[in-house]
Amino acid sequence: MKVKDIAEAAGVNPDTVRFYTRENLLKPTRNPDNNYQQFDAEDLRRLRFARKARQLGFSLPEIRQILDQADDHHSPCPMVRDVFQHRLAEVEREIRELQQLRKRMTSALSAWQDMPDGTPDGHTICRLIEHWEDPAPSEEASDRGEE
Amino acid sequence: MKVKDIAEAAGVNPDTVRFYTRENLLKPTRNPDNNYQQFDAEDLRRLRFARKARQLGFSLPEIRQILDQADDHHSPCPMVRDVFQHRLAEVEREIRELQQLRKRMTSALSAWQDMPDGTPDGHTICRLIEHWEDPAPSEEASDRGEE
DNA sequence: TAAAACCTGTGAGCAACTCACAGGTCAAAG
DNA sequence: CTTTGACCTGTGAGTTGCTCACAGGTTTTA
Repeated sequence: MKVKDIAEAAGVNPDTVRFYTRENLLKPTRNPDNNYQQFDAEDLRRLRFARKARQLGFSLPEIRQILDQADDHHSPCPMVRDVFQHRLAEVEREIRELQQLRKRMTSALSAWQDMPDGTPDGHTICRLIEHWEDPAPSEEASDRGEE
Repeated sequence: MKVKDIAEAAGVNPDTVRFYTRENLLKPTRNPDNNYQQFDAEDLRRLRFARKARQLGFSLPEIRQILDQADDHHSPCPMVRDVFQHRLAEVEREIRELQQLRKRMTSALSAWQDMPDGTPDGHTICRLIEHWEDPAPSEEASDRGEE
């Protein structure tokens, strides 16, 4: 299989295949005649695996680590379980934050229903946004030193 | 006010102030003696406005557009309302996607409870992730040409 | 008066691709 | 048999919104 073939088989952009190869997630052999990269079924498995892992929120370094461990015949699964748990917690945090944001947005929208547009007068840039109230910073975030 | 002063007043990193200045969101005057940037209350308003708008999901180009329109004494509010509506819809889409992701993650987790780790054997990289089922691609996304 | 803390502009780094470019290779059509 | 078009190669840059690093100038503090 050449780049385009494996890319189509996995449903990704050929440039993504090249990128993953550069990043050592895929290790194709070379055709000595023309220096083309040759991918086999194992590479396709790795590529599909990488894409699934990406969907789950694993980073490329994490995926490379899993793949490398698998190459060394170490089971990466305990690590996967661990990262996965963290990832799930983070997804839930993201959901909570977005829900808060949505709440603030909808209440701002309804408040804006009654406000005139108003031309900027040197004091007010846009009342719609200046009317916005800062959310109270969340404790989890500041606990972990985030901004 | 110098960079550090306005940064502290707005609760941002001084480098963010410099960055926004480079991006023409802030237009401080210069002290001719030492070439230092001088920010006034109006700049602080703009900076705070920009930060609020960022929290609402506006991009820097959008914010610059609003600010420039305000400079020209055009009311940016109708545009703000418009972008805001789009932004709200997008936030809601993100929430739906994350909720689907969480659902898939939790069901995968419970399925994994019963699975042994298993050492990679050349056919299986990590059963935990290979067991993962691809979600059906959402129609909205493919409708709009997203990936 | 010297060190510490600030200022300046510029350039690079982050994540995960995506695209562009210039040149080499190959399959089918004329 | 040659041309054309589609593919391949590696590399470098662009995306977003900062953040950090660097080298050198200025101001404040001890």
